[in-house]
Amino acid sequence: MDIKYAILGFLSWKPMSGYDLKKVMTSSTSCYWTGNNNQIYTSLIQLQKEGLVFSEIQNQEKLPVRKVYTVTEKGFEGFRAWLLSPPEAPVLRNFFLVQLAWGDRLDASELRNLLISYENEIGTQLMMLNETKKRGLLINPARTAREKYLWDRVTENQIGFYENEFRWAQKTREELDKSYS
Amino acid sequence: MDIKYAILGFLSWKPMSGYDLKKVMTSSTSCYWTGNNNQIYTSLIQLQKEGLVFSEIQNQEKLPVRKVYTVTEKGFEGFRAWLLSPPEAPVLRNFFLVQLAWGDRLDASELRNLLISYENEIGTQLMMLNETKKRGLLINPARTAREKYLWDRVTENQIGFYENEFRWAQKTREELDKSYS
DNA sequence: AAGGACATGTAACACGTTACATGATTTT
DNA sequence: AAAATCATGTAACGTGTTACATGTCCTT
Repeated sequence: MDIKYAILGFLSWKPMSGYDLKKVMTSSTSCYWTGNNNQIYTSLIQLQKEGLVFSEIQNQEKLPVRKVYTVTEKGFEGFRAWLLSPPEAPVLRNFFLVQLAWGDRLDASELRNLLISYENEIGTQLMMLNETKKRGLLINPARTAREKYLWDRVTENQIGFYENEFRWAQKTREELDKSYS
Repeated sequence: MDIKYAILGFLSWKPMSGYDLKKVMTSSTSCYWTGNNNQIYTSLIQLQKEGLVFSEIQNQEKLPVRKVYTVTEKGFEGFRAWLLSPPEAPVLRNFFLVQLAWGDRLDASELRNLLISYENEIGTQLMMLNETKKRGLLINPARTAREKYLWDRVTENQIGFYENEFRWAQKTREELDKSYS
């Protein structure tokens, strides 16, 4: 469960409840998970079992009880060790490429429409990402200039990916128009 | 199970056994799945249940029995319908970005090493992709010039992705060197 | 009156991976 | 003698998603 490290990251910023984590994860560009309850709450319980976090129960008047989690010394050490561990290669899954690979069964206009649909889909993703980016600015820790820079770079990575994808799709469509229609 | 369409694609090229599919899938750039037995054999059984493929048993002397699957008329129709269906957005999961987002806990040289590790990892992926590309050329259907073009475009998409990623990592490292060390 | 925010958790399901199981033939 | 190729299948496990379950308070 890699999401545990994402959780540790946010908790190392400041103590939070599962509910807080959910909100923060869904509105952050530096986190892939949809922030579903199942993963968050079970991961928190497991992190506590492993002694990487501890929880305090906060009673509130007129609102439900909150379980606020804080990273332990051991948790900080484990998180730092993970930070230093060799990064994995990114996982890219583009089902559209499977469609395109067999696209020779389509005629020129069908293929063209498929590419336009893809361009639109990428455009939508870009817009959504920009939305998340806006909301994400509020939760960017930005404790130092360097930390702010790193978070910006993360967002730029994602925007760059979609822009790259868009250019590729456009070029593909144009070349198909020119040479195969 | 989206892998069913990838399987239908290959079978629509030519009839194959599960074993053939496995080989072809692992050595093709236009297919993401690792080609593990569980998915392939169970998908084939399900495709047959749905009437999209049928199988013939081929007895061979001195070699195990082969179950060769062929796409039915219904299978071709279903596949074409899927080809025309609106493409999904690509799914990108880069755990390294989670590491980088919290990288302000590291000092300049640790962060630098992390980025170099990532660049190396991307370099390795690029090399592996080029290997797959070489082997993949043999299984490219390339029944028409356009089909060959489409398969090349699929491979180029992936190479482009890694190159884009590499440039981003390099730029990040250089800017960190310049401004935050 | 309805819907959303606050808050924690569980159940069911989908997908993907590795590893296991079997067994003959061929190559190193 | 060991390992790879051919060939089909199953089991166990990890991870991620949606949906369900419960209940109060506040806003529209």
